[in-house]
Amino acid sequence: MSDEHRDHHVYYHDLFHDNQKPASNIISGSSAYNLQGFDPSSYISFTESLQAPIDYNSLASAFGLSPPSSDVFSSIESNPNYKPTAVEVGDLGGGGGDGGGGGGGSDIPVVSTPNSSISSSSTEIGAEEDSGKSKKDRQSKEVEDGGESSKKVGKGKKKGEKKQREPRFAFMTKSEVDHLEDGYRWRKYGQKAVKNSPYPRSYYRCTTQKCGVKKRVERSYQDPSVVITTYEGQHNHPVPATLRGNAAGIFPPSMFSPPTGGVTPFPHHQDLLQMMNSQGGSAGSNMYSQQNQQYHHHHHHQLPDYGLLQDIIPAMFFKQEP
DNA sequence: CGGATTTGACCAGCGC
DNA sequence: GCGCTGGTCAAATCCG
Repeated sequence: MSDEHRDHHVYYHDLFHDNQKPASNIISGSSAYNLQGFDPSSYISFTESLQAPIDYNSLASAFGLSPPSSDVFSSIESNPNYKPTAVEVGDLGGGGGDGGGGGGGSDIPVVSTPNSSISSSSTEIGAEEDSGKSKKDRQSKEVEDGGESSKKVGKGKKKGEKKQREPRFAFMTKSEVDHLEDGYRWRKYGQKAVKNSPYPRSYYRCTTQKCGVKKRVERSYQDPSVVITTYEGQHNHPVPATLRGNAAGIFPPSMFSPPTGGVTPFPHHQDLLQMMNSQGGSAGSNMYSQQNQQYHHHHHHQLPDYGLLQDIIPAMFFKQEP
């Protein structure tokens, strides 16, 4: 196991350097352990992450989070673009009244903790994304062999066309349900076991045609109560009305504006970004090491909510500008 | 019966 | 160059 652990660390490290994408934030911290499958290098910057779906403001206030480092949240809350009314944690499910019992638990997302207090810590794991080197060509092969072997994953044929990865946005949430309701319709298209974790990672795709947004969900093996959700891409359509007002407001259409622009509509991004930088302005590498040590020494065992936040927030934005 | 989920196979990139 | 890993496909299955 130690082997693997090490591997992961190294892996990340390499990616950072390998990607040599000087700009942008890098994720790290305890979350890194959970995000091993994600390419830190492909996360979008915090700036962009603000376009993200979840309303931090609501989450933070609704959950009554006020950790020492709540500055972050405060700032976000002050963002006029976020309407407090938009999303209430309750809307996510907990308040909905499903109480969780529910049943199936598969379709209805309920964000609530067994302790009756909904504590959800959301944080962005920002970073940038590819470009440095187009690596993901993904499948561009053909499939037409006379039915030999079993199945082939070949599909469309594209020549030399590289499929560049779209910006990603990840966040962690304390929740019993893996798949949080966000207002959109998703179809699960895969599930893989996560190394070093007893919890699998699920892959979803937006069912709306033409919308190539993807999402993956996995539970932290460190804190089973924490769910890591990663969105990739941006919706180009409004949230389906099928979902009762429930989550409709979570993902305001404006948040997922067309990729055309490429510019973020939020004026406060800079401020936030700066704040982040100053807070977690420590060196990346150091931060990383620190995390490791901390990890090994403390062995982990449930981290308190606040502790988690504290740990992650500064750690995640330890970016370094050239 | 239709659509979503499950699940094993396949593929591309990266590490060693 | 081989092997591992993450990510995706798609046939089979499940469920409303």
